[in-house]
Amino acid sequence: MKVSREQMAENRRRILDAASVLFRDRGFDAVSVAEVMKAAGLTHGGFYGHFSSKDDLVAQTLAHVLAADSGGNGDFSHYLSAYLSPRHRDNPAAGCPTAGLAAAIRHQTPAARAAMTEGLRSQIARIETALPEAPPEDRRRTAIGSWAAMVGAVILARAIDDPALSDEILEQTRAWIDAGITNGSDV
Amino acid sequence: MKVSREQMAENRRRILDAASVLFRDRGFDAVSVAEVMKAAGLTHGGFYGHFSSKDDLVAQTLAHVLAADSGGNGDFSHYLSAYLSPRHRDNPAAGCPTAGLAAAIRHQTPAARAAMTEGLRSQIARIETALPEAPPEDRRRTAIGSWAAMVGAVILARAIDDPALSDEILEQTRAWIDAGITNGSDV
DNA sequence: ACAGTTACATGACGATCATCATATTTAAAC
DNA sequence: GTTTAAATATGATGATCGTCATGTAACTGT
Repeated sequence: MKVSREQMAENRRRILDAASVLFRDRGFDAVSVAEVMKAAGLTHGGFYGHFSSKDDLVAQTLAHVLAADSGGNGDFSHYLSAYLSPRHRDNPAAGCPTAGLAAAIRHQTPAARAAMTEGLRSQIARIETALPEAPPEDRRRTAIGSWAAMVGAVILARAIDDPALSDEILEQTRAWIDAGITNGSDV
Repeated sequence: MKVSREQMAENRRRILDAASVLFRDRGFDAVSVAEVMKAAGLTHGGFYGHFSSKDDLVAQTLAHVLAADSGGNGDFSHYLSAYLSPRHRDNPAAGCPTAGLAAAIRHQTPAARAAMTEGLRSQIARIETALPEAPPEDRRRTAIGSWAAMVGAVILARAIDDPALSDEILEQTRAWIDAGITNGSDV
């Protein structure tokens, strides 16, 4: 059954949205093409009308979800607290795609790596503009260092089974980043 | 063909070593049991004499490799530079298991998470002792924040396809951490 | 309205892989 | 030295999954 052009475009969007949630929640490998299609309200048959392969879906999903990622628009301290919160740690499916997927991109196609590269570049730029006043060089260093720590802390907090230690990773990293920001920029 | 008790123990060690390299290099899912056995110089048949399942191998490999992880023994600045070097980024198979595997542990069994928890706890302790003199509270915060940034930076640097940006992630994160350390500890 | 095209559904295929069954060889125990 | 038990090899099994082949329905352009 053929569908209208707009219906098809919406189906495509639905597939990408479903994939972005499922991939963040369970990883690229653990999610099957059929499962993504089912979550999008379709069957697996139509998949190859939209994407040339599962790898293609992975790359396009990354581009899709990284473009939608907001990042540090507005107040950085607020973003930092939300990012390093138990709530974010406990909701990977709705959380930051970088924290959820960056480590897996090493094992994906060049197209996926390219999407990640672009996503990282714009995320750094967003954080730079959200940071307090400082010389541009210091701003960039702070943006990169803070972002690495944020991503690393969420990954570590999600990897362990001790809730107290996990909470501590988040909170201490938040305090550490905060100190590095309010702290001007000596050395 | 039965082998001697010591031979069997060495085989087991070989399996764990092979698995630790292969898993770091290509991830848990992309490496088959048969491949690990072959890399250890055996065939797939004997596997279940050593481990009850692939999940069991994953958990035991993690415990094995995280226990061997050295961390910040000695000079922290030196460790930091080596960790955030292009050489480390480009050699995941021989590199830090946390950077290579932490993000995948979310999708593994409770035993694997427990091994990671213990590994993280001791790594934080190692970094704390390697850090310059400071009040214990500040030391811990610095150890956790620095470790999160180190792990995050290597993961990000490995995920992108632009060598210049990748190098910059490593170097700026190194400088950022270094500043946070030499920098006493205000807020 | 009609013809042609196309998006999606159903179903199948081939490959991969974890796991298990059985055979073989040999270290250990007596 | 003989027996027993165990470690590994070979081979099989069943499930999962990416991908493709074919059918069908209905949107689109004339």
